[in-house]
Amino acid sequence: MTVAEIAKRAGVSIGTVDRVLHNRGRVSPKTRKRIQDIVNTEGYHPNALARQLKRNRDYRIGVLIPELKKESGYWELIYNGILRASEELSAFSFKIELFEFIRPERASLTAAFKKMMGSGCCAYIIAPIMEEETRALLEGEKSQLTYTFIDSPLPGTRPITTVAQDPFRGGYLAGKMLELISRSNGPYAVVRPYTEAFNLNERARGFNAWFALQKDVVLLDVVCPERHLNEMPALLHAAHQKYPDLKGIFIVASMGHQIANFIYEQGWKKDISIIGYDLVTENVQCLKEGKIDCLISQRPEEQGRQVLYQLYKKIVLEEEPNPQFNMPLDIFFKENLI
Amino acid sequence: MTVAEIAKRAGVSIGTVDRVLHNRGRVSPKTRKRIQDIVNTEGYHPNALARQLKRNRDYRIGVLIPELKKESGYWELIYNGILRASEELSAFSFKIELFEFIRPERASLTAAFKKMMGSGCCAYIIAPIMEEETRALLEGEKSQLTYTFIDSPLPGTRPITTVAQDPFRGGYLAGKMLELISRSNGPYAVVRPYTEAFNLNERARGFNAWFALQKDVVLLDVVCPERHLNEMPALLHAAHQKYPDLKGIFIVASMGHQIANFIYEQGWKKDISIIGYDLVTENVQCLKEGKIDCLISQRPEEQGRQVLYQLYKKIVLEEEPNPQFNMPLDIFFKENLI
DNA sequence: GCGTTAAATGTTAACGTACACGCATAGAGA
DNA sequence: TCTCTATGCGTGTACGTTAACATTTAACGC
Repeated sequence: MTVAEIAKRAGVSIGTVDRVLHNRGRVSPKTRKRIQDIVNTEGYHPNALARQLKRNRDYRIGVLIPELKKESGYWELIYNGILRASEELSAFSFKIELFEFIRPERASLTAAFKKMMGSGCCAYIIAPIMEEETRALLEGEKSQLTYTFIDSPLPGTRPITTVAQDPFRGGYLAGKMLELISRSNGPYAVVRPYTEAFNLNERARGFNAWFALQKDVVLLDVVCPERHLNEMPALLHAAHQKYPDLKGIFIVASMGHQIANFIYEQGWKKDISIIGYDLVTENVQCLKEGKIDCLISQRPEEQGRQVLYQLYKKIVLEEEPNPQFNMPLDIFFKENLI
Repeated sequence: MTVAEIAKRAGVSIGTVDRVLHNRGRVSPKTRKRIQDIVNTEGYHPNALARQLKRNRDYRIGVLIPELKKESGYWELIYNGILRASEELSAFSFKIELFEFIRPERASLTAAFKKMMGSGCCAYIIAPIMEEETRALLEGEKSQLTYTFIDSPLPGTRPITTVAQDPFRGGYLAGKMLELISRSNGPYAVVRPYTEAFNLNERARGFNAWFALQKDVVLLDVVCPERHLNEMPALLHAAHQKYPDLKGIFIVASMGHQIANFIYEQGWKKDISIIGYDLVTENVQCLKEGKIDCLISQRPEEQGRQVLYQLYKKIVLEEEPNPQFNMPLDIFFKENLI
């Protein structure tokens, strides 16, 4: 069904059909109904090609995520996925504009957000990892925004779609895997670099939940606030002193390679199994070298691809996007590295 | 750069530019060179939207795979991925035409292939699981075919792209996982339903390779030709009689659930770890119920998506597609089921 | 009955590409 | 000098949508 075909059937010109479809201009009630009926029974899906060709416009998409180079390059993986998707959809000319902020600095997030709002993009992809601040910023905008979330959800907001992984299940799975790999029942340590991050806390919670099902497993919580990561060696030393028979470590964030290298340098690796998160390059390297035993991944590139495709669906096709995507929990050993 | 822009710069009409770009009609050598030079320095990428709009044609893609309902629905997962991708690219109207054949019947494959050749599709997606026959059929075609392989490669042919998983590594990984899960060192059994399938034999080979690295692991090969799957219970009984302390079973194909249910019904499950292949619904069910401990998957939907996207790249964008895609080996436990 | 006005509807030119058609011009042959 | 043909090139239309612009129609007051 094309506009011309509808026009022919209704006995009017395409101009009138256009007015009905786009609800602009004046059309007599009976003509409107006649056209509406045809559309309702026959169905009309505008030709995305012709529309895009005529509109002749770029779709500028703002991406608000932490610095690409930080967190071992995790955000770069996500960003690459978005770029890749924009190439796949190159015909529709999506232009990706990056707005980085320094985690966990409020002022930085606010500045990047404001800058992004001033950019006049038609839609936004946001990593709402600083929950309160992001919520406040979104609520502060009076205009109706088109935005999506990536990496984490943010309850109480109205995104077009959310693409993320269940962090609790991730931690739970890590518990199971660590138990399998270490062939023991503890003691284990959970290493948490960011204390405020929802995802990371949930992973730790899931990990504990797994071992809560087992009997008498000793778990040690090693927390280091984000500004003082240099204290980590001391904390690990303390942990090792307290539990010389430590059997495993779960690092909830992508910086597992730092811990793994430290453990290896101390000569503790042969007794300690290590499980980390995300296939960032340094983690992959450690996995290859046997310094890390297992990694859990959340398909960051696929997250990026999916979120942009949903925006395409909403903006170009004007279809309702799927409100939520749960990314699978991928398990990687040396043997199944890509 | 548009055709019109090139024309303006060259001081000719778009018709002449068109003749140069498409190498049709007659153009004077110096005019041709003038236009060529502009194209070479400025670069010209035809607008995919306008081209498609003008061409106004469907791209009919023939898909040659085994029956969707057989092999526990594995091929349906692949097919769904292809369909999904064709929806994502709906603007370019790919029409998928399915040609099923009965594995491993030669006559059936030949008939389906011939029928597909007669369909006049512009490109083909082929699962070359019956190697010799598929190769012979492809070589028998005199016309230049545009085809891709999915699920397996086929050496000595010229596909646009091949999307598959390394089956040897899959089996190797299965070995590692079975050892981890069973917390023992055998005896283990490998169950192989199809004796002729390359992928399945490779998986078994990889599995053996893993245990070749360990000491004194007893491996039992349980092979059942495809026409006599009903003999499987007897074979399993024999295996269990020979090795009453059997610790694990690796089923190289998607029918693991059949073995798993049998083992469960015999009351042997508590001593035997089971690892299978592919997230077909019955396997997923068994995994949930604990009748299967672990599944390896090859992202069939993603394979379908990827192969169609490469065809889009080739046919619509006229870019060179990536000749090969290795799908990751995904590991699934009950805890990370989607 | 005629002019005026607003409401209702029609027309047309893009967007960039593809391709059929046809018009100039030059050189050859009568 | 006058056709005739081959060569080189320009023009026009279509694909389906959008949106500005133009035209028709009906209603009303004088």
